[in-house]
Order: sequence, then structure tokens, then C-alpha cells
Amino acid sequence: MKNQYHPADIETRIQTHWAEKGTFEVDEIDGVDPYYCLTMFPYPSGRLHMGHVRVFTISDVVARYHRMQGKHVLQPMGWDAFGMPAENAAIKNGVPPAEWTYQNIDYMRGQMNRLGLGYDWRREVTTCRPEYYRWEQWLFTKLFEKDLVYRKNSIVNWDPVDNTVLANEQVIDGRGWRSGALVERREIPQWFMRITDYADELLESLDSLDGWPDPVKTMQRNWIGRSEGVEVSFGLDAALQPLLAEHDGALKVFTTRPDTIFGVTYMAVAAEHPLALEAAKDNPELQAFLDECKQTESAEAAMETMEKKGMPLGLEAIHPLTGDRVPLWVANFVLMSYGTGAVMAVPAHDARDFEFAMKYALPIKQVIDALPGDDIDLNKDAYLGKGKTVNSPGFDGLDFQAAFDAIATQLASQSNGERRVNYRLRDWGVSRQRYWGTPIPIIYCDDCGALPVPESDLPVVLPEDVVVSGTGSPLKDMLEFLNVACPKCGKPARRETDTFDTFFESSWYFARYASFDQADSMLDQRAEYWLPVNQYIGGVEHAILHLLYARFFQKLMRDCGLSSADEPFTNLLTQGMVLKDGRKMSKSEGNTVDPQGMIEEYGADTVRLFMMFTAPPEQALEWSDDGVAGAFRFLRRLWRAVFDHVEAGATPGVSAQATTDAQKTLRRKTHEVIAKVSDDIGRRYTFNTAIAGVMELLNAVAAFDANDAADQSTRQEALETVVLLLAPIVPHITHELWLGLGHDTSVVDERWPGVDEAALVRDEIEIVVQVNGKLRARLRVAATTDKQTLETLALEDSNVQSFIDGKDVRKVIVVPGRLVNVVV
RNA sequence: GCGAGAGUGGCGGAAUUGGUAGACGCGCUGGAUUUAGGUUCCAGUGGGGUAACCCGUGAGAGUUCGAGUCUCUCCUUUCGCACCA
Repeated sequence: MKNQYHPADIETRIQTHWAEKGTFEVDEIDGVDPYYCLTMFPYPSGRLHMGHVRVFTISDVVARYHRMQGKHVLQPMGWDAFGMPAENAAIKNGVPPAEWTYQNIDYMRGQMNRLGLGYDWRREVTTCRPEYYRWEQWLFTKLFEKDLVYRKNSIVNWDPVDNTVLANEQVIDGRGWRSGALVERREIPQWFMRITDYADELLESLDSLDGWPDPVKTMQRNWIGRSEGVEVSFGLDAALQPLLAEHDGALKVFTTRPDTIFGVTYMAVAAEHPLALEAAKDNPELQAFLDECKQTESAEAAMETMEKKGMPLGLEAIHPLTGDRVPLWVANFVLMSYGTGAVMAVPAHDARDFEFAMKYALPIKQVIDALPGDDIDLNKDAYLGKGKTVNSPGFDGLDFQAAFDAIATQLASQSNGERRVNYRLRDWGVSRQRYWGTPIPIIYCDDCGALPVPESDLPVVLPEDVVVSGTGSPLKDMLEFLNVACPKCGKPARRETDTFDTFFESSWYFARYASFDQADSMLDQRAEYWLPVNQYIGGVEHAILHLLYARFFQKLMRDCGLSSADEPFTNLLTQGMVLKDGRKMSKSEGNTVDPQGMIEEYGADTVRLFMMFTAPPEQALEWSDDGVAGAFRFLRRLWRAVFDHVEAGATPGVSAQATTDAQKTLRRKTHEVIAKVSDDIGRRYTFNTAIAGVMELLNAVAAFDANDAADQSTRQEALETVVLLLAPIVPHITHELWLGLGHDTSVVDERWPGVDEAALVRDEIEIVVQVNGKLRARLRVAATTDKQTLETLALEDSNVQSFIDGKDVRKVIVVPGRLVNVVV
């Protein structure tokens, strides 16, 4: 007897059924409508957390919904398997990172299946496997040949006690997390990818991404940060010129405000700048300051919030238009690795320059007049408005654009400046001084320099049997890895021991799912079939970096002839975090809820339903034990409603006839809910309101008495609708209920229900009557009532009368089908 | 510091195009059924008021016949900031 809902009895059985039938395995078939639904793959940290459960469920619902719409749906899953936690676990427990990672993957794959997620596991991608990473090594060597990668010095966090590079995450309050030593900024040579070559395209093609949330597009635009300006050359005394020989002996700076150039009262350079180093040679005090400047984290947030400090160098530059001598300062907020390592300072018209000038009593010279309506008080604040130029001999009285053009032209004519487009976006540094990552396929030869590993020698396999100590990469001690013959001259050479940033692997995995077993190339024709991804779903924390890098890689792959798509993801859904007690659920907060326990207690369907019902996907979701219990109660109520109905006599295949008012009302509700839920899931992605709609329908079923066969068929239609509409969200219980309702098919293969427009027709509607915008009456009227009649009826209403009595009716606004507003 | 969001009952949230604020659920209150309950069912539930009504969407201003929704200022808070993934 099926009078009790016991999820444990049905869920694993149905999951086995799906696995045995290969329900979610899809191949490329011509003439069908493919739909690629993708979730950001997880890092195999050990166990699923609630954030995983949420994003996987959202994705699974979208995939199952489109399957019911008749689409040919691919939903794959894989593992972003390289990263620091495996090394940390290795240090702590002595288990090699590879072993730890593979064990985690096996456990988490089991958890995913227990959640009923419909993946094509044949296509599983694991980024730490040589079959995967060999192709990104291969791509890197191709990009090397195309000059899209290069090597240059860049900043890392250096722990001077452990003698190791630290991630920003490993720096706590400016100190190394293990040693406690003050972290230093240090420059080391690293590999970079020329993402700035693609800056314009990455910016412009954002406009074509209609399926992306606007905030994400805005953040990417701001991140790329295109600005037009002028690179200005300030002169130097002859003795200093050799220090900047690569800049033609001039001090070059970029500015977006050349119109303010007459307001320059000082210049600031980075602590590592050649001029600063020169000035410090016989100035111990300055040298001490330069050393102090190095003791700063490299994170931008830390740079921007620290106290701004500087010191004069005792050197001067020469203003290109006035010929004035301008004092040079060193400032801790100027970074050698960004731009030219120097900035011109206009304290009157730049907030940071103003703050610095006030602190060190440097002159502030106004060269821009206030725009109409603005006030200028240079004792209090910089004036940032783009007003007309003043105190700028030869250029006074010009508006922003005219001043910009005139000054840029003047500088260009005397070879002291040229117009430039500048990006906030910097080239992507992909080197990591860590073991557990993809080896960068480069060989260093004393004679031939840095060379890519030849294609025939790929992959460069990362040795997996290692001991990780936590200080430096174990690869540096492995001579059999390190020593290699130069691919050009054959002499002894050394392998690169740095590995790729793990964003490298996650920048192209979406394409590899299509060509998952291709041993001869990175991608093949199957990628053409599936790409671009129709729907990509993942955490909003990836709004900039991962999504920008993936877009960049898609364009690289396109330009290497591997794929024709310009963009990887047509539609993007960014889901919010899972919170408990208003805080992020995390081990460090000590407020985690283990999904495994919840599944064992209530079943996967309850956990899925709770996740989808409690908040819309883009918002943070507040965990609630009571809410989970409520989701379970709803499923139990649904179970009982269906089997009570079945006991009274199921009527599969009988079309519902509505003759009585009660039948008409239930049929109307049924079809209103189909319309609402279809829109909520298919267009709005508001699964919470979709579920609320289904709950209303089930409440309507509960209130409906079935006394004869016609009633019974009306109720059958309503309950079948409930089951079909919930099938993407709670696939196990609906599988069972569909069979219970008299069908012999799997609900996963059913089609989404359609709306019977005739059932939606209403004879009577309710019209709201307001007086001065406040609700005063409700009218029940025929749906066909015209505007004039509505107005008359509204004015005749006794309560409305009492509010307009003795006053002039100035206006009556009638919104057909909705309301009447009487203005007095 | 910079960039992007969010703020509505006791709680999660709904209100889709500027048109009935609080759908749906949780919790709570009262009642019924049950030997019992992590059961089920019924009724109620924003605040004030006997009532008619009045007040009410972080604060303040503005636009409008009408504002949770649009504009401005402010407060609080979340996410990202390039080596966490």
C-alpha cells in the first residue's frame, strides 16, 4: 500500500534506473535542437557543501525543464582538480595531493548521484589528468609561437622566513599565515598572456551578451576600464637620462586629463623606480623608506586602503609645456609593474593627489574652472569636474574636449606626448610557484633562452608521487623532472618548475566536455555541435575573473581555428550564497550544515525543493531547518493527495471536461498555474514563485470535492499537472507519482504541459476603486465591462460616495481590468 | 579606497510594465481528530483602533492621479578587487 511517503525507498532505486538506462547520456544527433546546460565545476574539496547543492540543483532543474520542452540536453560535470587545498592537505596529513584529490572526487561524485543530478558521466573532465592538461600545454605553446605569451617581472607576496611565495589568501594582516613574518613585495620573472590584446573585443562583445545579467556586464566593463588619454614625456637632466634609456631618457606618464597638465605640481614614482633607486644611493633615509614601501601586500584592496606615504627624491623633472622644474617624489601607492611606474600629480583636480599634497604641504594649483552650479574650495577638496581651463597659458578658456585635443596636439608636435588608449585590465600572469598545477611547458637553455616544449614531447606530466613540505615546489628537487635536453641545441637545459594559475584549466573545460575523449586534438567537430553553452550557472563571485578568462580563451581557441563561437556562454545565471544566521556558511564560521545528513534524513527531493523554494537563485539563501521540514511536509501532502485520488479511481488519458463551476474553477487554476510556472522557470528563473504557484494548485485540489467521474477527471488533470510541473525540481517523487496516476512511462521523458487558453477565460473580474490613490472599494463586474460603465459604477459605490461627498471630482482614471482612481 | 548588488511582517520571501503591499511557506495562537507524535485537519496571524478608519516597504527629499517599484542625498550590509576557487 502506497499510503506513506518514504523517500529512502524510492530515490536510490530511481537513480539506479536512470544510470542503467543511460537516461542522461547524449550524443550529437543532426536535426534535433541541442541545449547545453552547464554548471561551474567544483573544486574537489572533500564533501559537497550547501552552496554546491544549490547551484547543482538550479542547473539540474534548468536541464530537466528544457528536456521536457523537447530539447536535446547536455549536462556534464567535472572537477577543477588543481589548487592549493590539496597541497595544504598534503602538508597536514602527508597524503600526496593527487591521491587526496582522486579520493575526494570519488566521494563527491557519489554525493551528486545521490542528489539525483542528471549528468552524462561519460564526459567527466578532471583537470589534473594529463589527458586534459596536455591540451592547455599545447595551446600555450601555440600562443607562444603567436607571441601571445611573454615573460616579465611581476610582484608576488614573499615570505622572507619560509622563503616562499604566498597567495593573497595566505597573508593575514600583512604577515605570512605560517611564519608570521611581515610579507614583502618581491618581483620575480613570470609568464603572462596578452589578454590586453583582446581588451577591445572583450569590451565590445559584451554588448552582444543579451543573456547575461547587466550587473555582471557592467563589472566586466569597469574591470577592463578602457580610457583615452595621453602619454606625456617629462624631461630629465642629462645626468638622469641614461637611467630611463628604454623610455628615450624621459619620464613618461599616462594621463586621462591632459587638460589639467598646467596644474602639475609634483610627480610620483614607484619605490622600485630607477630614479628612486638612484636618489637613494647617497640618502640612507630615503633608502629606508624604499625598503618600508616593499613591506606591503600586493592585493589591490590593501594598496588602496593603506596610508598614503611618500618622500621627496631631491630630483626634478621638466614640464613639457611650461619648462618649469617639477619636484619628484616617491609614493607607496605607485606600482612599478603597472603602467610606467610614474604618475603626474595634479592635486587641484585629483582626489588622491590632493590628499597627498595636503599631507606633505605641496602646492595646489587650480587650472580648471567650476562648471555652472559647482563650487570649488581647494582648501577642502580637489575639484574633479570637467570645466574650462584657466591658468593654462595659450590654452585658457577651452572646454574639456577642446583642451584635451589642443594640449595633446601641442605635446605631439614637440614629440613630448602621444594619444593612447589605456586599459585598467592588465595582462594575465599565469605563473604560480606551486607544485599542484599544470606544468608550464617551457624549457630554459643557457644558449637558446626560453623555448616551448615541442608538441611531440607533450604532455609535460606532473609527477604525482611526491612529498610536499610547504616551502617551495618539490619539482625543484626532482632532477629527473628538472633536467632536460634543449629542444633546439640539445645541450643540458632546465624545465620550468612553475605551474599554471588554476584559472587556466577552468577557462576552457566547457569546450572539452564536447570532445571529452578526443586523444588527437584539443577539440573536434562535437564542440561545434554543442558550443556555445546555452545556459551557464555559477557563483556571482566569478562575475569578473573566471568569466573574463573563459571569454578570452574562447576567442583564443577561435583564433587558433579550434572553435567558431565568439563567446562561450549565451546565457548566464549567477546564484547567491547559502547563509546561516545571516553569515556565510563556512568551516571557519562553524555554521555548516552537511548536505549528506539532510539527504539521509529527508531525501534528495526535500533538499532540492527547499533550496529552490526558499529564495530566488540570484539572492543569498538563508538556511532554515524548519524550512526543510516544511518542504518535506509539502511532499508528503502531495504524495497523499495523489494516492487518495488514485484510490477513488485514476483516469489517465481521459480529457477533463469542465461543466460545473467548481470544475471550471479548478481547470482555470490548473492552466493559470501552467502558464505561470512555465514563465517562472523558462524565462524568469524564479523557481521559488514557480513552486508557490504549484502549492496554490495543490491547495485548490485539496479544496475540491470529487463526487463523480467528471470531477475525478478534472482532479486527475490538476494532479498530473502538479506532478509534471514539479518533475524538474523533485524528480524522484514525481517519477513515482506519475506511475501511480496510471502511466507506464518515466516522467523524465514526458513533455511539459501546455496551456488550454479556453480554460483561462473568466466571466467576472474584480476592479479596485481608489479615491486619491487609496483603496476604497472593490467591484465585481463582468469581464467585458467598458470604461464608462466602470467609472459610473465606481462613483455610485456607497463607500466611494462617502469619500467624495462635498468635494469636486477633478479627474477619474480608469485602468481597464484593474482599477478606477477618483481624484478629488 | 574603487566597482557591482541588497535593505518589505516574528522569519524566508511575493508584488513580472508605476496600479489592491505582504502571494507561497515557516513560526506562532486557538480549535478538532489521535493511545501517542517531528501526525493530520479547520480558523486566525503587519502595527494601532470596539469600529469607521489611521499608519506601514532602511532614513530623508522629489516626480506622479497613484511609488516597494522611478530620480537625488544619506545610512546599513553583501560580493569582487587580478596568487582562494
